[in-house]
Amino acid sequence: MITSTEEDYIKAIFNISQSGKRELVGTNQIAERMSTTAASVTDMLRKLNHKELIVYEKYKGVKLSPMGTMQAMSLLRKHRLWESFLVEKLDFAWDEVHDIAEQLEHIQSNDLVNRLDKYLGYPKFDPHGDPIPDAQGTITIRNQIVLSTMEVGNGGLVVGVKKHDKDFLNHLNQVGINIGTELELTHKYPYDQSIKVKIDNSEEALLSSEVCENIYLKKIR
Amino acid sequence: MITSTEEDYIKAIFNISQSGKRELVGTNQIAERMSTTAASVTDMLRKLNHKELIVYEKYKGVKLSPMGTMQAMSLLRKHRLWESFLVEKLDFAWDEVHDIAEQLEHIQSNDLVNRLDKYLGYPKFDPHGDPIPDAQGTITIRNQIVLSTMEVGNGGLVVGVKKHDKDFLNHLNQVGINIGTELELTHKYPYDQSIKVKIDNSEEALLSSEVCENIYLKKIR
DNA sequence: AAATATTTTTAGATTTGTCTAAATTTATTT
DNA sequence: AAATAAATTTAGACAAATCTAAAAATATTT
Repeated sequence: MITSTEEDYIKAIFNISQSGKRELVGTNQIAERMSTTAASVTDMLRKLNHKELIVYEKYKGVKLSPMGTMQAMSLLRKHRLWESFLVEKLDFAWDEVHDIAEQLEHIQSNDLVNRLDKYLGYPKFDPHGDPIPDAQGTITIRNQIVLSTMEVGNGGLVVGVKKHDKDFLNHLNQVGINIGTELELTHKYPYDQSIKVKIDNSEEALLSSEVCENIYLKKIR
Repeated sequence: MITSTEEDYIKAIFNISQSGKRELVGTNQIAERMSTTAASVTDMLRKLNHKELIVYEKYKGVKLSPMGTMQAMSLLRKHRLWESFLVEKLDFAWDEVHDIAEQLEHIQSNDLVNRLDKYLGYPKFDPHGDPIPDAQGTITIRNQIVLSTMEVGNGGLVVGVKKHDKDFLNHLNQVGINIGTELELTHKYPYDQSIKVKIDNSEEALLSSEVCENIYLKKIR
């Protein structure tokens, strides 16, 4: 059996691994993400290593084992299906669901997850545009580009966001950007990498580079 | 904050209190229900007493404080709403949902519970016929009698069951009894208190006293 | 009412996950 | 390459929840 705390560590390692460039994840990185101390992380790494969920060498760093990766996929699947449920069925906003899904993902029952999946119509992406692993752990890859790398004159549909915190999502709500919103890049300001976009073919808005680096688009022109 | 384990104890005390006759609940009773030792229970009772969730006197027994009762109601509400969700929306059978609801009831979010309630259409009873407390903790009382106390010639609709374990519910499935089933008492065998019933005005079945004592009916004749 | 049985509590240990402070190893400067 | 800085691990302690075995309180028999 894997405890709820162990699951949290597995997820943290997976997430850091995804976002970072290096293969191995450091103790301090995990400590920071989990809001705990490096000493606690070391203790847990020894435990996870013993359970063969990670590959761990003292002082070198850590990565998920195949079994650990499977666990991470299962958690991701549960988290994203629950987020979809909360938004689609219970009318939560996309910036309100993270903390609740964080709890729901620890519920143990494969039957439950698979029935939820069916009930939602086997969605491929969650409310933030992140791919949902299927029952086999397979993820659908989407052709997407980061808004900050797009050329002036081109446009696309918002399909996802890189950051998930309330403040960022709330800001997008205020500007009028959501999953499915159409954006056309009308201007680039080289000075601070901010850009001007036309939203859904009507109003224009100025977006900081901070914002542009965290929006995924599917190009349409 | 109240921990998930504390919640389990609160629920156990509430349930024993409901089913039993005495006002005060004993340490051993709790230990048995929670599948733990009396020593562990004593430790926890001291803790719950300190948090003023129970009224506790050494060696005398224990009962819920007003705050503890509120907590129990909140847990009951969550448990029964989740059971309703699992059966109504995810097509689980009524004998499969208990263990999953046991986990789901610990999810912390009032907003979630209330939205779930709304999504389900503010149900008053769960799939086992148990009343669901509303957001204020109020319970709808239903006019029901236990099958074993009914007179020959009378009939009614099954509105609930006293026991919730898989084996009992499974047996009812096999006999063809469910919530909403119509039963007419055609015979009583004084020897062992078993009875004969006509199910939905067609086949007859013989029910043991064990079974009759755990079925609630709404009388229709 | 004394003896016995039952229930409940205490004492002391264990496990899980955490912490601080100190020691060790690895990385970076100079 | 030696010195300094940063990252990581160890040592030892703590809180929560549990356990077994023994002691104390209450209930029941005789």
